[in-house]
Parts: sequence; structure tokens; C-alpha cells
Amino acid sequence: MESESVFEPIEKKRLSAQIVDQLRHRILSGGWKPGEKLPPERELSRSLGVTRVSLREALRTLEGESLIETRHGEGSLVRDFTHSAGLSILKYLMRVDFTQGDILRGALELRAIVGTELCRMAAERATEQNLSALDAIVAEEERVVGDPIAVQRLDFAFFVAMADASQNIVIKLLLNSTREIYLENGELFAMLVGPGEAVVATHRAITEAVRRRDAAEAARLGREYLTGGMTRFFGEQE
Amino acid sequence: MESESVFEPIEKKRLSAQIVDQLRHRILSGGWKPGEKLPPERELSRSLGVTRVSLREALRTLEGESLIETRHGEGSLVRDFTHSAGLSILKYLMRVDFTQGDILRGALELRAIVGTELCRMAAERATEQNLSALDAIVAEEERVVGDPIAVQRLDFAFFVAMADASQNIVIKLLLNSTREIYLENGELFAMLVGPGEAVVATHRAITEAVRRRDAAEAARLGREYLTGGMTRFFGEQE
DNA sequence: AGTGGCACAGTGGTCTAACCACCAGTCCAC
DNA sequence: GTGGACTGGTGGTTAGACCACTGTGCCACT
Repeated sequence: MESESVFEPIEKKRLSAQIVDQLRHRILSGGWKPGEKLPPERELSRSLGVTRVSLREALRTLEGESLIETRHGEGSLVRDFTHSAGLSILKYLMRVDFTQGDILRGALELRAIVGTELCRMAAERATEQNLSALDAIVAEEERVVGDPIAVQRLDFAFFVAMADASQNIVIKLLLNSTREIYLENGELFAMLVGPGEAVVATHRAITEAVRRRDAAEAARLGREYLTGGMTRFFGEQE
Repeated sequence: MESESVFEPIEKKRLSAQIVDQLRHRILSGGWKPGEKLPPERELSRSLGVTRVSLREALRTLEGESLIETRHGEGSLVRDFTHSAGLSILKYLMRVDFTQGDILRGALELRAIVGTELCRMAAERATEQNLSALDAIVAEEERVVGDPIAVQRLDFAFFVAMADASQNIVIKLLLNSTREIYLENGELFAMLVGPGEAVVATHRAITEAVRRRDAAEAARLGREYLTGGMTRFFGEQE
């Protein structure tokens, strides 16, 4: 869709965003442990070389991610993200090497589970419009089949379209949570899904199964497709 | 575990949190449409009767939820949450009646899908420690079996313990995203899961299947349990 | 000894008022 | 027509002050 520029965009980030990055990394990597208190805002802002205003904007973001909890008159506590945080932190968790394998494996497992049933639901409920959207994506994939990254991006678009077809907005939200992970790790996922030709063939087969309302076949194809990468990557799956 | 007080806790909320509630509701209910620009900060803060500082803290939270996007020199845009937001907004989306049925149905479908496979994975991977945790929850359930809300809370705890047993932290994060929904809608879910005795019986059966490493049976029990409520609520499932 | 009231120090919450930085449109000089 | 300067509108950041809440310890009273 969009053309790719040769140049990297210049990164300009708000102070608060930079602070968030720094503090979040510290929390996720265990530099601050659950239950521990952050330094007082006045002190922390001084150490960071910013004003309390900027720091506080950052704290609101971290609070939104359930990584900390701020209490008036007491201070800010680090929460146990394994118990409090949602999928929004997955992206950052994968950057903190630290058991990265486990996290990737877990993500792929969830992807396979949900993706399989997604195919089933799409086959049961897709409208003509949904089918057209799927067709359009497959056609576009055929056009760029030689470019692994382009195919991998369309692979994500294909599943978003399937989520639309499933008429289940909750699954769409779940997919949204994973979009950036998918797009930021183009090479990794390009390897996982295999050669472009195979991807397109599978997508076409799934689309046809959906068109025939053959839920069982759609689910079978989806499952095979989604577990294939895991097997290729981790060896034998359990 | 914790004893229940007779009194409701006094609600004290930060200004920024109140602003977030108000703006988020406006976005999710369609009062501001995707692509639309929010009023300038100076103007919006004046309308709300707060300073820019408080407003900006609120905007950082909304940005973290991917409901808006703020650009230096331009303004803040409303994003299309169906395309950008993650599961964190599900809780609020359910409060905006507006197709509430669809959202609940979607959430229950996802719950059934993931829960079923969760049972399978737990059976394949649970440690002795995981099994003890499951036993403890079932025992506690037996103690409070007459109190539907208490049972419903333990139902959630049971699935968290199952997620621990699955050794899949990504699914744990997914569960975290739904915790508040579960706890805030005690009566609804208490009705969905059925009478306490049945809940406990199922949990015990699942625990035993996990102990025997009988993945197929665990999955079957889980599936039956999780789709039961949907059928009861929505009538025949597809 | 137990109770309630009070003062104090530490910390988050909010406000004010500037000024800096970026963006888009306009107009002008070359 | 191309590049540069100007300008108005908007977000980003700063500084410093003051308000509000929490926990602690002391004290007076019972």
C-alpha cells in the first residue's frame, strides 16, 4: 500500500515517552521489583533532569499499563506485571531478552489457538463484503510474492480481515494488541510463515474454505499453517 | 482470602482520571469520531475547568490506550479504536451499552476458545506446585459454595492458576486484561457459570484430569464448562 | 493503659504563567 | 517556480508555588 522510503524517519520523542521507555525497561527487566517504591517525584525528576510535569505524564502512562500504582501521600509502587499487566506490555517484554524464548513460544501458542478458531468462525459468519476483502488481500499478496517482508505484512492484514469476518470485535482487539510486535519483527515472522508462495497458497485455500462455509476445513488449514512455523522454529511441538 | 467490609470504599479520584473517564466515554460512544480533532489543549482544559497540566496527564493515558494520537504542532486526533486499541478498552466498551450484546458474546467466545486449550496445556505441563495451587482453590470453593459471588471470584482464580500451570505467560497477560471485567460483573458471571456446586464439581474434575495428565479430557471438560454459560445466556450457540 | 486530637514531615495533586518547538499557510524575493 | 522568511495556532517544557493526603509520634485527657 504505502511506498517504502529509503530513509529512516527521524525519531522525535516527547520527554515523557523517553522516561516511560526508561522506567518501563527497568521494571520489566527486574531492576525495580514488585512492591518496591519508586523514589519521590521531586527526587526522580531531578535525577532524570526533567520537571515533575514531564515525569508525571510518564507515570500516568505506566499506571495505564498497570506497571505501577501511585497513591496520594504515599508514593508510587511497582506492581507485579505478571499479575497485573495486559497484553500491551508483550511488545516490550520481548525486547527484554530475559526468557525471550518462553515469551515468543507463548505468543505463538496463543496465536495458533486463536487463529485456528478464528478460521472456523470466519467460515461460519463471513459476509460477501468480508470475502471481497480477503480476495483483495490474496491478490495483493500474489503481486508482491517475491518480497518476504511485504508478504508477512499482508499475512497480518489477512488475519485482521479474518477477524472482521468472524464478527468478533474482541478478537479484533486482541489482534490489535499484537500488531506492533508483528510489524516490528518482520524478518522473524517472515521466517516463521515460510516462503511467500506457500503463504499465498494457504491464504487462498483458507479463503475458499470460508467461501464454501467449510468451517472444519478452514480450521484445519489455519491450524496447520499456524503450528507449522512453531515446529520449524522450536522443533517438535508438544 | 481478604475479609469483606460492609462499607464501600470512599472514591477519591485524580482530576486526570476523571478527565480520562469523560473523554474515553465520549470516544467509545461515538461522540467524537475517528479522524476528528480534539479541541486545542488550552481550550479543552478551559472547558473542563482544569489546567493544561491535568488535561495532559489524561491525554497521555488515552494515548496509551491508543484512543488518541497527539502530534506536536498539530493537535490530538481521535483514532479508530476498532483498529488500534487493545483489550484494555474492553472493560469500558462493555459499559457503553451500544451493541453490548455483541461485545459480551465476543468476549465469551474468546474465553471459551482460550480456556479450552488452556486446560489442555495445563494437563500437559502442570508441576506439583501448580496442582497444589489448584487443590487449594477447589478446597476454598467448597468452603464458600453457598455464596455465588465468592465462587465466581474463585472461578477466576482457578483459571489464573490454570494459566500458571500452562507455563504460558502470554495467556496469563490475556487473563489479566479480563480480570476487572470479571470482578466488576460478579452477578452476571455468577449466573453464567451456574450454581456453586456444579462449578466446584467441574473444577475438581478438571484438576483431576490435569493430575492424570489427561489433556483430552481436561480440554473436553473445560470446553463444556465454558460453552455452557453461553448457551444458557444466548440460546443455541452456532 | 487506652483513646482521641494535634502537629509535623514527607509525598502526591493541582495551579499559574511563561516560554520553547513544531507545523502549515502565506507571501515575497530571487 | 523555487527557496526563504514570517506568522498564527498548537503541543512540549519549565519554574515555582501551594493544596491535600498519609503516616508517625507526641500529648492531653479519660
